[in-house]
Amino acid sequence: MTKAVRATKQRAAVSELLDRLPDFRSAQEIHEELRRRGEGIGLTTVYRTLQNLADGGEVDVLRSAGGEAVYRRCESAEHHHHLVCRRCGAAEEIDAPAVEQWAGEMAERHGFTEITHTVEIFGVCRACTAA
Amino acid sequence: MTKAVRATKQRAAVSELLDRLPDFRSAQEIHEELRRRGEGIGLTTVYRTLQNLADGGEVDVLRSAGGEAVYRRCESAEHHHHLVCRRCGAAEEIDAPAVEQWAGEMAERHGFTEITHTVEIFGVCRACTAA
DNA sequence: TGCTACATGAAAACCACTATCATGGGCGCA
DNA sequence: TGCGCCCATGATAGTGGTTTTCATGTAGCA
Repeated sequence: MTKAVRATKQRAAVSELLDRLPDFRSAQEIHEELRRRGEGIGLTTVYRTLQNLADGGEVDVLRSAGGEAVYRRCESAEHHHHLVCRRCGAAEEIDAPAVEQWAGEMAERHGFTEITHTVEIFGVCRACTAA
Repeated sequence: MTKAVRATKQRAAVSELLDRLPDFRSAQEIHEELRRRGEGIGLTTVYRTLQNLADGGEVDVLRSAGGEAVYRRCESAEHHHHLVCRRCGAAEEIDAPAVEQWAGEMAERHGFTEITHTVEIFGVCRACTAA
């Protein structure tokens, strides 16, 4: 079975913050925000917790242009992709059955197995475009 | 006009190595390989040269799962995507007009501008699957 | 309540990458 | 061909994100 995860206030704090953040954020930003709110939590624990949540599929991870990992809790637990604002990190969840299918076909045609894929769209959201 | 690039043996060495490598490789791997071949070249220069080549569109860059930048010389200069073996780095070039169009539509629908997108498929190639 | 194993977090290590700056060598020009 | 300017090089140090280490704290069970 899945390894038991102990319920600690640090873990709760990270999880709760993720619940209310609509944008992709880096581990460092999350840590900073938690400290600002007075949570006593170490950077190490933030990294570890995010890692755990990501492993368990509870948060989505992707890499910003600079190569740093950014995290967000997503509405749907199912496989989906993102339309991300490169200014503010705001993200829409989108799904693309046609793309999934296309990926599968391509893989098969070239003899690739154990397929995964990344499909992310980056742009500037309406609000940031206006600003 | 485009900035003149001076022809040096280091630059030639990197470019030539890329010509014969069919796989995506990290800057460090490329540096290591060049040293192994007896080329006198510094890591800094490898990074710089790859950066230049990438800026000029002469090589494709993408990020491996670990977040590090990997480089490869591609056949086609046009926009395309990759089917990459996560074991050996071997890559096929693929294009997907339907996906391009889909990305554009999604962006427009959500009011996003200045769109870019990443679409990469990772898997295990035929050779590595067999092994 | 007491024990024990797992979670925490400060500090240090790690790793990819970039900036610095003194030296070397392309390339334009005479 | 030789001169000289200026960009390219590369060793070293720095940066920034992430992971490891390890002593201490604490959740959760008996």
